[in-house]
Amino acid sequence: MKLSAKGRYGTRALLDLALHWGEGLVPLKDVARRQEIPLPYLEHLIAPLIAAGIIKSTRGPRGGVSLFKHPEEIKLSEVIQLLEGSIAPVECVDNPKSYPCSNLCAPHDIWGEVKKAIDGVLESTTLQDLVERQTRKEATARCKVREVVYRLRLTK
Amino acid sequence: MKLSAKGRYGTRALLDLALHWGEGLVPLKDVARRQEIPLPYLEHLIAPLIAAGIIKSTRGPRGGVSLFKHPEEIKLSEVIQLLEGSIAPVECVDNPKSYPCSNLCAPHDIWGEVKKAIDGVLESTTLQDLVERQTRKEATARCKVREVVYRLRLTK
DNA sequence: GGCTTTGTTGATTATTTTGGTCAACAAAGT
DNA sequence: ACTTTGTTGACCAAAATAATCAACAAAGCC
Repeated sequence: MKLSAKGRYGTRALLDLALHWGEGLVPLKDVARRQEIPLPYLEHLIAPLIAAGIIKSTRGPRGGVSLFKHPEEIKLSEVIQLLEGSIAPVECVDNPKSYPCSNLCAPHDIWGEVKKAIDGVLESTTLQDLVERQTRKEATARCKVREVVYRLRLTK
Repeated sequence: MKLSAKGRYGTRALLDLALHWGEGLVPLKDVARRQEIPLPYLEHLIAPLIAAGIIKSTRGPRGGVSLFKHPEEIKLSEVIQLLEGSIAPVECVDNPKSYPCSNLCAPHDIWGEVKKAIDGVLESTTLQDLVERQTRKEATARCKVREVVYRLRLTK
């Protein structure tokens, strides 16, 4: 039940773009460096995101990528679906028609509930939520650093 | 985010044992045949379940395995944990201490919520629930078969 | 006591998936 | 023309997965 590198890298990359929302085009190279993602791998990662109209891109000097929609309009469920495919724990939950088990086996139902539970979280989370959470986290992190620095000065 | 064969096979095998609860020892061979699991694979599958005291086993003729506890006392969360390890979508959710990201990256929090959502379902589902769901499903399936047979007779 | 049946364990294998690279190409500036 | 950037497809190595084989251990049966 682990997310693959696509899912992890992909969300980080999109969060990076969301944090730079409104600043025009961001070179992929920069995203790769900041998020510590191999550039050639990132290039492949985002292909489905571009195809789905989540990201727009321009080539050439001063080119790069940026979000095509406001971070608020991009749900994590959509993103993960594009990056990882369905989040259903088993195949048969996605197309029950082609699996006879769906009518007969009880576990099938549970995996369906698990899928719904996951979807509940991802469907209600947007890139904007990530941005806000991120800035909050960084603020408190900086706070802690200041605190430590302050104490160091006192002991000095 | 897919379950591996261990998880799928394992829950099916346990449901099979739960359906035979109170009937003494069941040969692994029978479970393997009914659930269409390669016998040597099943043998390895259940090792952690035996170690955890969910299943008891006896060798020799008339030997086999059976649940060690009442199906009602066996939660799916426990089972999946043993079969698949943690259901957390990313490593860092399990031991945040050893991952610096947990303090800094927003996605981390979301994966934590996803884990909690999955856990909510699995924690509240026992083998007994599966048994009841299974018998209900089989009853309605039989019902449908009868209905079809009845119609066939009418048209004949 | 030997033999058969069943579960236990560990090593080994084939296949698939994953994560990543390389190289050729396409477009957009300068 | 040339450089910079994104796009595409082929390719590769390593890891995980699914499964098998073989040796062994215990429990019952004759």
